[in-house]
Amino acid sequence: MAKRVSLWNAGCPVARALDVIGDWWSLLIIRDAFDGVRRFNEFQAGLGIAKGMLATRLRGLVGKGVLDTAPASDGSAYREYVLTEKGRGLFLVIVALRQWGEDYLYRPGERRSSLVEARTDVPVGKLKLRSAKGRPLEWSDTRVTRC
Amino acid sequence: MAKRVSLWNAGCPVARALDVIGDWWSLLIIRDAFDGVRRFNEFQAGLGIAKGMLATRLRGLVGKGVLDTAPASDGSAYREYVLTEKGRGLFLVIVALRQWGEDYLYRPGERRSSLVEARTDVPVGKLKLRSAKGRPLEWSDTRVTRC
DNA sequence: CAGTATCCCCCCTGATACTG
DNA sequence: CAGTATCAGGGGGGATACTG
Repeated sequence: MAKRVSLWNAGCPVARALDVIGDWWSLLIIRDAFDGVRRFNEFQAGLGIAKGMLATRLRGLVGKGVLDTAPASDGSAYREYVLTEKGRGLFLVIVALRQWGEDYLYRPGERRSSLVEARTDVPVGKLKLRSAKGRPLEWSDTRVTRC
Repeated sequence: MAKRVSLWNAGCPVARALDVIGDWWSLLIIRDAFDGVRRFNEFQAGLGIAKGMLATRLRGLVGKGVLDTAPASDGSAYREYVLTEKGRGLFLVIVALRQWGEDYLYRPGERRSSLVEARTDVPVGKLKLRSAKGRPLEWSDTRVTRC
């Protein structure tokens, strides 16, 4: 979001990514978009966000190329908000957040949604970092180059 | 961060994760921690964050079990902030953000840091979602179960 | 339904000064 | 160096009313 201080010019892709979707609501809106939400009121009801804030956030995400507007699929006069390819690129960010939440933020037995293969309803596997050649990598096997 | 409205009780691990690290500064602090930053002033100088905010954020992250304090490794009287196992679990979130930033937020030729294998300096591979059996999965192959 | 327009409060955030 | 304290501002964010 346009904060007072923008990290856009940093040479760090993490900072630049957070500059775009690092505010409180954006990732939740995007999560809902991945779950099939398309209409203003659906977002509003699902998130409990104020309408004004939602309008601002949707406008911002469209402006940043994460969402796009499309004519309503049901023929009504209103537009819908759909993920662009850039927006769909955030899928793994959402998945990573989800898997971290599942691993560290729930106690056994607590009800929660889960990400499954659509055809079989089998939970998806855990994300894993690998080398360019496919060997599993831990954090300690990596470093960040100075830019 | 503790906002007015907490999503903690949602049955969605994504929402619960964002409730913990979804504010502007936390992920940047955590990114720096992954890059080896441990001291108050290092964080402060590197992030350009106000000291008061930094103190609040560090306290919050320690309280949430993402960071822990440890005696200074150089023998000085001050403590250091280090990632807990829970905090280290956020590695893939940072990596996912980084890879998205690299893919969609930089033009060819722009300087940026990059994540490489420490031993060889070869860039790591791209994260990929796979089924429980290891088959590559796209977003469209998945769905989120109602909780 | 899909927003826009206002009002208002509080907290984030920055700046500065102070302490061990 | 590693914070705490205090002050001041600006905008994030909620609530409500209004419009096409």
